[in-house]
Amino acid sequence: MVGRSSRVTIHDVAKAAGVSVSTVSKALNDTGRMTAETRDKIKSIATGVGFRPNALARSLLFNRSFTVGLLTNDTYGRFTLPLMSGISEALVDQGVSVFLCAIEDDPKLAKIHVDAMLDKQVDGIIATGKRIDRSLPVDLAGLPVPVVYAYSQGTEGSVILTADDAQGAQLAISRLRSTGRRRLVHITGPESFASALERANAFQRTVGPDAKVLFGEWTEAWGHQSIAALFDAEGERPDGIFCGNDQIARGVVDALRERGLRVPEDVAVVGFDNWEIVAAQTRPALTTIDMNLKELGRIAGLTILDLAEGRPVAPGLRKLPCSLVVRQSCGSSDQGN
Amino acid sequence: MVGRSSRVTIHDVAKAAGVSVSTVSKALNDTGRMTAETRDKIKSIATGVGFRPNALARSLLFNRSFTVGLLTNDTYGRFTLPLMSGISEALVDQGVSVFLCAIEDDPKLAKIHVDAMLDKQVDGIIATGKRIDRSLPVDLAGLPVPVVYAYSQGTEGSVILTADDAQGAQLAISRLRSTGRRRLVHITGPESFASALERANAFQRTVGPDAKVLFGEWTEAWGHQSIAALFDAEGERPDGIFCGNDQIARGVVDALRERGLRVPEDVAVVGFDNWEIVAAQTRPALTTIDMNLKELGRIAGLTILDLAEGRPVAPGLRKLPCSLVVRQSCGSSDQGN
DNA sequence: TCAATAAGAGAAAACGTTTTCTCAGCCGAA
DNA sequence: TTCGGCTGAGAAAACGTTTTCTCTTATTGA
Repeated sequence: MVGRSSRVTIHDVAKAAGVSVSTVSKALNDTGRMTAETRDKIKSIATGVGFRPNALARSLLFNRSFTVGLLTNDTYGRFTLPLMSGISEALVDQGVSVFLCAIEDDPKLAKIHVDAMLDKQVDGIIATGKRIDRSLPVDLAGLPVPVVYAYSQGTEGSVILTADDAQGAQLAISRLRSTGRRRLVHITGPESFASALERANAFQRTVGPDAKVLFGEWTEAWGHQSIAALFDAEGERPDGIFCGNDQIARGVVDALRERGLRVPEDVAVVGFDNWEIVAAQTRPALTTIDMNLKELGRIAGLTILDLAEGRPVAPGLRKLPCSLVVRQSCGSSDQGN
Repeated sequence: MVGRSSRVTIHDVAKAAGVSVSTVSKALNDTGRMTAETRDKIKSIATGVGFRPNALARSLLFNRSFTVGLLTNDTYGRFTLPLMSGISEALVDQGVSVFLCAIEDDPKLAKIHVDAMLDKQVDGIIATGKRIDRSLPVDLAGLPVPVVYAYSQGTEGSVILTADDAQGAQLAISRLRSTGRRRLVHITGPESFASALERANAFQRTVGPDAKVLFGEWTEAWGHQSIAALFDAEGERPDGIFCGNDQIARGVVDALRERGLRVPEDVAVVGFDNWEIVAAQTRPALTTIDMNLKELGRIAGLTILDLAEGRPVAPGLRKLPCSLVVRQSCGSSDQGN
C-alpha cells in the first residue's frame, strides 16, 4: 500500500492557477520565460494556498538531500553540543539539516546509524568524539559521501579539524606570566591522552625543560591531590598553575583555598575547556582556555558543504586557535607590574 | 542541471540479474510470486553489488520519511542529550533518524528550522526545552505532523511528557527519613519555576505545613548562602536537607563541610537531577533524584511513532516516575535504626 | 487433448519535483 | 504574402522506488 499526502503539491497550485505544473515550477524558481504578470499571479496563488515544495522530491532529483549526519560517541555532550551548535549555525541558512547520531562506542550501533544516514542520502558526515586521539568504532573511509573529522582521529588523507592545544597552552602561560608569575606548574590528565601530552610539551617548550608537569586524572580529586603533593613537599612552591581542564582547576582552587592560600593573590590558576558549569561556579571563577568548539563546528559545517558541492578542500590536520576567557582565578594582567 | 548518482540502484541489480526492476523489488521485499531460486539469486546479486535502496525514493512513495525532528532551546544540553539518547534508542531499530535543531530562543530561527523539517517531511516533531513551564518560541499547533512535548510546555489537547516532580520529592524525603532524619529542610531554586514549586509543595504536603522551604537560585552559591542562614540562626537545626538540584546540593555539602559538619553523619543531603558531572565529583558524592530523562525520551520516541503511524494516543500530561540514585551524601538507609 | 487455472515475470503508473524539448502564435522584414 | 525568429507555455522525461495490472507460459484435471 502506498501513502497519500494531504499536503498541497505543485499540482494543486497548477490547478488553482489554471496553468501546467511546469509553468508553476518555472514561475516559482524564477526560471523559464513567461510574462511578469503570469509569474506574479502564480507566485501569489502559491503562497495563498500555502505551497511548500517537497524537499524529498527535489532531493531525489538533484541527488542532494541537504542533510548531513553528525556522528558522536560523546554521550555527555561535553564537546558535541557546542560543535553541533556551530555546525547548525553554519548550515541552517543553506537549508541543510543535521542528523545527530549518538553511538555509544558500539560498533554495531554505529554501523546501523551510518547505513541509515547513507540510505537517507546525506550529503556528508561529520565525525566527532570525546578524544582527539581515538577514532569512532566504525570505518568511515571509502564511503560514497565526504567525511570531516572534528575533534576526533581521522584516516589518512581526510580532513581533520581540531583545537590547537599547544597554542592554547601558550595562551595560558603568557597570561600567567603577564600577571607576574614565574614559578609555573602544569597539572593535567593522563599522559595517554594526546591533548594532555601536546599541552604538556608546549608547556615545557615554553617554560623550560625542567618545568614541572604532573600527569594524573581529569578529576577534581586529582586537583586536590596534586596540590597536597606540591605544597606538602620541600622546596620551591608554584605561584602559577596551569591546569589541563576545568575540573582539575576547580579541585586545585578549592584545595588552595582550604590551605589558606588566596587565589589569585598567592597562586594564580588557569583552567582549560571553559566548561561554564564548572568554570563559572568555582570561587573565584576560573580564567580558562576556550577551544572555540562552536567555531570549530562552524568550520566543519562549511567544509563538509564545500566537499558536498565538489569544491576542493585541502586534506590534513587543521588546528584552530583557542582563546583565553578571563574571569577571576588569574588576577588582572597588570597586577604583576 | 540535475544531479546524477554514482550509487548502485535497483536498475543496476536488475541488469546484473537479467530481470526487470519490478522482479528485483519483489524479490528483495519478499512480496510477489516467483521461484525461490529466482528470489535467492536476485538477493545474492543485490548484496553482491552492494545495493541499498534509496530511502528518499521510498519516502516519496510512502509519504513517510522515517525521520523525526527534535526541537530544543536547551543550549547546554542539560536535558536535551539524555532525551536525545532515549529517543534515538527507541527509534533506531525502526530505521528512524533524528534531526536535532537547536534554536536559541530565537523565534525566527525556530520557524526556519520547523519549516525545513516540514519540507523534509518529518514524520513528527518532539519539542523540548529547559523549563517545564515555558514553551518554545514557535507555535507548533496545527502543524501537518504530530507533535509531542517532552519536558516543555505544550498546547491544549497535545501529548505532554514530563518527570513527576512530586514523586521525586517524595522519594528524596522517604530516603532522608529512612536514614533517621526528622528535621528536614528544602533548599531550592526560584519560586517562579513550576518544578521548584511542585517539589516544594510535595515537600510541605509530606513533611508538614510548617516544613521550611528556602527558594533562591539554582546555584552553588545559593547553597552556601542558605546553609549560612540556616546554621547561623537561632533554634532548631536541620539534620536532613533536600536540595532542588545538584548544584545547590553541592554548595550545601561544601558549606557544611567548611563548618565542620559531617555529611552524612551530622546532616544528610539529597540532590535532584543526577547530573553526573556535579553529583559524582562532590565529596561525599551526592545521593540524588534522577528524572530518567533517557526513559522519557524513549517514551517520547515511541509516542511520536504511534502518532505518525496513526495509532491512537491519549492526549494530556503524563508524568513519568523519578528514581533515587544512592551515593554517599545520605548515608545508608539502615543507619538511622 | 482441451480448457481452466496458476505461476512467473514484466510494463506501467505513481510519489512531487525540475528541466529539456516541442509547439503554437505572433511580429517584423523581405 | 511568406519566412525566420522570438515569446509564452505545455508535454514529457527524469530521479529510484513499490505496486498493480497484464501477459505469457506451464500445470492440472477432465
